[in-house]
Amino acid sequence: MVKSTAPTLEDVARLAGVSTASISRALNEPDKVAATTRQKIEKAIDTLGYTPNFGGRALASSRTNTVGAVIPSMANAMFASGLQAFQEALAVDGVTLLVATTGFDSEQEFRQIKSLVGQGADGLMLIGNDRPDKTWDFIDKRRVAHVVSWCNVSREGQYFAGFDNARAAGDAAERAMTLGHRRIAVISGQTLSNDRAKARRDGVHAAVARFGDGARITHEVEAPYLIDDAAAAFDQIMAQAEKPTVVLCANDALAAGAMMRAREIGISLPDEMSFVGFDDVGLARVITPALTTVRVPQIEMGRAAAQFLLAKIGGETDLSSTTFETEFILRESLKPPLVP
Amino acid sequence: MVKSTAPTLEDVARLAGVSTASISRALNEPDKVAATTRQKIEKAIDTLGYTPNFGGRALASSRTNTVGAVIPSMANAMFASGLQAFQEALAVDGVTLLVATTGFDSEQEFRQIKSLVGQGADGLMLIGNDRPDKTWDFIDKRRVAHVVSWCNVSREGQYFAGFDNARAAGDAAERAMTLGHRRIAVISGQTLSNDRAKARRDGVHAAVARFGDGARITHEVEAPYLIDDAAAAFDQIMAQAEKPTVVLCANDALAAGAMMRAREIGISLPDEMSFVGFDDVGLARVITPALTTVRVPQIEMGRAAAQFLLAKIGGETDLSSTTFETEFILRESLKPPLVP
DNA sequence: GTGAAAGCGCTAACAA
DNA sequence: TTGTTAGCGCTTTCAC
Repeated sequence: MVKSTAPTLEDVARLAGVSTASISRALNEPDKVAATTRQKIEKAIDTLGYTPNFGGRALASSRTNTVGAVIPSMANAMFASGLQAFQEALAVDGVTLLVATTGFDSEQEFRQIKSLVGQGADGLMLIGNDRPDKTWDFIDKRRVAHVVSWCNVSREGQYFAGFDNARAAGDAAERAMTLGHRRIAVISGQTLSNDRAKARRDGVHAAVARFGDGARITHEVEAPYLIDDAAAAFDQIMAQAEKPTVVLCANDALAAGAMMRAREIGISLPDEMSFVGFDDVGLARVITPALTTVRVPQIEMGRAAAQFLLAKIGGETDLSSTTFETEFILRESLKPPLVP
Repeated sequence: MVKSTAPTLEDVARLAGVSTASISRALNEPDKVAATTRQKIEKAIDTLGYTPNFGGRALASSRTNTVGAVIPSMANAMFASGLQAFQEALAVDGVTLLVATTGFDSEQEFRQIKSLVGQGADGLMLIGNDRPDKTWDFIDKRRVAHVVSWCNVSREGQYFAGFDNARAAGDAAERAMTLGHRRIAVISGQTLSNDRAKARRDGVHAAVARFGDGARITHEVEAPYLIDDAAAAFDQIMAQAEKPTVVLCANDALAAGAMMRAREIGISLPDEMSFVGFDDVGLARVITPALTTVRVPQIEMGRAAAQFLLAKIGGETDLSSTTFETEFILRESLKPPLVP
C-alpha cells in the first residue's frame, strides 16, 4: 500500500515550528518538554492526524512494543481464552500481539518463531517446553525474551507460567478409580513433541500404578486434537477383548467426539460408560451428559505470561515461574461403573 | 530486549563476500541472483542465524508484510477457524497476522484499528460493515487496504468476502415453519453496531411475514454472545403468555445455553421445544439433541479475505466481492411441533 | 529546554 | 549479474 498520505515527524515539526527531536521527546518523555511547546506540538499532531511510523521507531529504538504468541491452533477453544487474556494484559501497556499457529508441528513452529523474531517481537509466548534443539538454539542465539505456558517445566534459567499436567491428569484418573473404575481406556493427545500430552498420559499411568487394586489400562490410543479422530480412537478401544468402564481423554473435544461415537453404537451414557475430558472448554457444560473434566487456569496463565514478559522486556531480573492450580470438575459423564 | 546479538545484512555480506544488495535480492527476488552466489549467501545466512530486521525492511520498502484482523472475540469458536484459514493463506505469501479483539465494542474497535495501522499493517480484515463514521474516516484518510467479512455489504468502492445473513436466517425460519412451527421465539445477538445480528433478525422477521398462515414471533430477546446470557433470554421467553414451539438463536452458543436452561426447567428436547442455532461450530454436533443450525463458510471466507487483501496490497485493481453460500444443517434439535 | 546530525537495517535506483 | 549509494522515519547523543 502506498502510505503517501501518512504525515511524518518532519511534517509535524514544520507545522509546529520546532525540531523533530522535540517532537520525539514530547511523544516519549513529555516531562522533558516545555508546556508551551508541547501544546504547539500536540495541536500540529492533531491537525495532521499523525501517528508514528512503526518501522522508523523500531529501527531507531530497537523496541517494537510487540510480542508474539505461538500456539498450536486457533481452531480449538482450548487456547482461545488464554490468548485473549494474554492480549488484554499486553494492551494495558500498549503492547500489541502477533499470533502465529503451528498446527502441532515443530518445523512450522520454528518457522513461525523465526518470522516473529524477524518481525521484531520483543518477546515470545510459547506453549509447552518440548521443541527441537535448533529451535532453542535460535532463541538463545537471538536472546529472545520468552516464557513457556501450559506446562510447569522450563530450561535452566528460563521461566514458565503453567500448571502440572501430570498431576492434574493423574488426579482425574484417581477420582475415577476411587469411584470404582478399574478398567480404564486412554485417548491421549499426540505425544510427539508435545510435552503436555506426554505428561497427561504419564500422569494417568503413574496414578493407575499407584492405585493398584486391579486397576489397569485396557487400551491407549493417540489421537490428534480433533473431534473426528476421537471416533476412530473409540472404535479401536472397543475392538479390544477387554472393554473399559471409563475413558480418559486428553481434552474435551476428544471426549465429546468419543461420547458421540459411543452413543452412535448404542452405548447408554453415562450408565454403561464414563468419560472424563480435560480443559473445561465451553462445550463441556452443554453436552449431554455434561462432561467431567479438569479446569485449566487459562486466564490466569495468559495474564501471568503477559506480565512476566513485560517485566522481562523491561529489564527486570527478579522473576520466577508460577504453577497455577487446576480444578477437577465433576459432572454427569463420570459415574460409578454398573458392573465393577 | 537488547538485540545486540542480531546479525545484520552487513554481517552476512562480509561473511559471504558479497554486497548487501545481492543479499537483499537473494532474499526478495532469488531469480535475479546467480545460483553460486545464492548458495554462498544462504550458507552465510544459516551460520549466522540471520533474520531480516523488520523495521529496516518496513522503512525502506514501506511494506510490512503484516496484515491485521480485528474480530469481536477470540473466546468464541465462531471466528476461530475463519481466522485460522486467513492466517494460513497469508502465511503462504510470507505475510504475518496481527490479531486484535474488540469485545463487540465499536470504540475499542477504533482504538485497535488505529493501533494496527500504526504498527504498519499493510491491510485490515474487519468483521461486518457497521461502524461509526470516524472509524471509516480514519481508514479512508490513511488509505488502508481492507476487506470486510461475515457480511455481504460494503461501502461504495469497497469489498466484502462474506455471506447473506438475512437470507440464511430467513431460510432457517422458513424451514421451521414448513415443518409446522407457527409460534416462534427469537434470541437475537446484540444488534447495536452489529449488522450481522441485525440482518439475521430482519431475515427472520421477513420470512415470518412472507410465510403468513398464522406464523408469528411470540417474543424476541437480545443476548450478548455468551452461553450464560442465553439462559436468561430463554427465561424471558417462557415468561410470556404465549409460549413458542421453536426458538431461533443468533448463534450456536446461545442455542446451547438456551437448550441447557430448557432442560433444567423440565422441558423435554426436542419433543416439547425445537431449537435452531447459527454458525455450525463444533459443539453443534456433540450436544444432545444435536443442533440444527446454519453452516457459515468460515474457511472459504477467511481464505478469500486473505487472497483479496494480498491482491489489493499488491496493487491489483480488478477485484470483486464474493458472497459464499451457507448451508442449512438439519439435526435432531428441530422437529415438527407436537401441538401445532 | 531545544536543535543539529548521526545512524538504526534495509531496499531500490543506478552504474558498472 | 553484481556493487554503490541514497534515503525511508525515527531516536538519541551532544552542543548550545
